[in-house]
Amino acid sequence: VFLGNILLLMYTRLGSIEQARDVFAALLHPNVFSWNLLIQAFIEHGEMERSKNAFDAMPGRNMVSWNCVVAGYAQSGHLEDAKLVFDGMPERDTVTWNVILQGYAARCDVEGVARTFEMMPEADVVSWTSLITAYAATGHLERSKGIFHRAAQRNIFSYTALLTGYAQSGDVRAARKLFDSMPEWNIVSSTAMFQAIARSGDIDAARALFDAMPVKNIVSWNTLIGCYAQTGHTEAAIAVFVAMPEWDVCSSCAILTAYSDAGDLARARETFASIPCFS
RNA sequence: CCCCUUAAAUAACU
Repeated sequence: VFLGNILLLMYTRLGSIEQARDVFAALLHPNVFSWNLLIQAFIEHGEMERSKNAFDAMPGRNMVSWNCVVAGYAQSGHLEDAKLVFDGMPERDTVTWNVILQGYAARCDVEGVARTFEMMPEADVVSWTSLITAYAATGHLERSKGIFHRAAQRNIFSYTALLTGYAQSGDVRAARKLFDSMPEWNIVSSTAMFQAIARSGDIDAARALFDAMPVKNIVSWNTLIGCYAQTGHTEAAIAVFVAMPEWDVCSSCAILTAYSDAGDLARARETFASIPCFS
């Protein structure tokens, strides 16, 4: 069952939902983890109804099962349904509450996030980060900053959330200061930082930070393209596009804007044609 | 503490 569950997770992430369901069906004695994986698999493929059916059919649900269903509704914009399930739960944990926080955040309802936060029996670092993000994303930077400093716990996620807020408001100095005060860095925080630097106009300093990053992923590469494309450095953007190890839709869209800014319709067409899901 | 659930970074469209 243990290995079957790992297989189930693999099919959910990499394969189709029907394959995942087949793996589940082949399990002799599915345990609560198997059921939860199935519920989650349906949710990740946008099949909320089937997810709920599985949930209703499963024996011995645990906290995670309930939280999956609440999250499924909250993340798909059905916050009212999420709350109905929430109200019907025998008990709730901090994750349950955090899921509701995210439901409001997804609607950009900062008030809802704040109200829910106040109602929580106890907040953890995820709750605090959600609150920081919600205020930062809606332009309430001062509040976001205040909460960041008042937070009982903070980690690299919280730092990055506020950092992104500074980046979006164009306050590179504050972003830099925060970045330098962070206990640790990772791809996400460094990407947020070099983008902030680029937006302030110092593209070379941004590039230097990118080059200094020990690990890069497709998002950091795409971000770099965007930095060049949005500052009129079309050739540099193209060079990055060519040099990067893999592409996704974001890479292509970013490079398309670079070409169109340069008025290079021919090469834009060429790129467009090479995007599988567009042509 | 564990195989499952929640928080941070990128493009375009609208």
